[in-house]
Amino acid sequence: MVLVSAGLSIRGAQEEDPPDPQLMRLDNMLLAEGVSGPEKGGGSAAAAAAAAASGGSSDNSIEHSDYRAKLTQIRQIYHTELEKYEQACNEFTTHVMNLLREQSRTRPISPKEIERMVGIIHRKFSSIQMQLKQSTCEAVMILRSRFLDARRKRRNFSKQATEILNEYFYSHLSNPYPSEEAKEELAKKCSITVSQVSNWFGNKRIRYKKNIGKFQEEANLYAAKTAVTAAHAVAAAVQNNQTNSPTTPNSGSSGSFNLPNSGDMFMNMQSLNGDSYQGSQVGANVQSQVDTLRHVINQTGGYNDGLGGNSLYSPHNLNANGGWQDATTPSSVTSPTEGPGSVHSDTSN
DNA sequence: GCTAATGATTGCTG
DNA sequence: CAGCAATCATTAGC
Repeated sequence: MVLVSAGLSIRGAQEEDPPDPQLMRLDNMLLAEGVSGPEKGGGSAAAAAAAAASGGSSDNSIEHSDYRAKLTQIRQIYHTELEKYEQACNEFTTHVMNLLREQSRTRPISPKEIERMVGIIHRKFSSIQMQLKQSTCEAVMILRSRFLDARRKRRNFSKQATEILNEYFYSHLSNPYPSEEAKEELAKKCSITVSQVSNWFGNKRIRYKKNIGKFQEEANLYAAKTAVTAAHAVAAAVQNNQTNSPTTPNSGSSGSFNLPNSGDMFMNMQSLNGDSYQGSQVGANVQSQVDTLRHVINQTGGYNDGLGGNSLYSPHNLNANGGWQDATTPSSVTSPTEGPGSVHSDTSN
């Protein structure tokens, strides 16, 4: 609109001077959305917002660029239309001026009259512009709500990501509250955002708690899985016969959550009790981990409140004897070694 | 098409 | 402000 008044050269006054709040709002919004801003960086602001809102996971960058493309499209339409209107306005104005000039030969025409005419034209065109802006805003809004409401286009996480998350969850069942660092680590590994990790854990905790039975199988599965990987790790260190038994709590995948002895591996613990280790050359640290585990197992409730220096865990709501889960469901908290009802499961390991 | 699973959002709480 | 609980909206399996 700056252009408009400038382009018209004639001070259109009337409508522009009292900055129409409605128009201002539209202008602000278009600016914020990057539609009417500086030529380049089409929709950078909005695009950034989109990126922030929906995380930069690889696959949704596709959607992201889709979003950007659509926004640029809107932007382009807006600009060409705007230009068209301005041009038309200018042309029409000069045309009228010429007419008036012609007429001024036959009859006297006061400058006031000219100004009035120009004013009328200008008003007409700026109302058209207003409409253009309004509909552009609407289009952007629709686009935004479509793309930014992640629920509309949610993708399931990759199998691998779910795997990683589940591994962490089940190997920290006694306190499935990853710290901020742990979340970041998980996020990186799964190529999702930290808040997605938080969401996932939030959902997981509550759904697990709600129907522990349903997750039993999964719990066993992941416990076994982590146990196996841990077993490999130990196998490398210790060349013992170890049939199938799970071993050191090397905390699932690659131990990047640096808390190797979190005593959370409830599943493994039981087999650990079967002392398949001689300690001897296992190395002090492994042995101590085993000890920790035993300790944990023997501990009353088993919801290892202690957990010794688990600095990575946010202590959150570990109540003394219970775990995070019995907050509302005293129900079947069963087995001391955590696996709610995992009693039968230990045989599988 | 129906339903379960699942990721995200909302409102509330401490 | 993190987490919980309820709920929504989409995806995936049948």
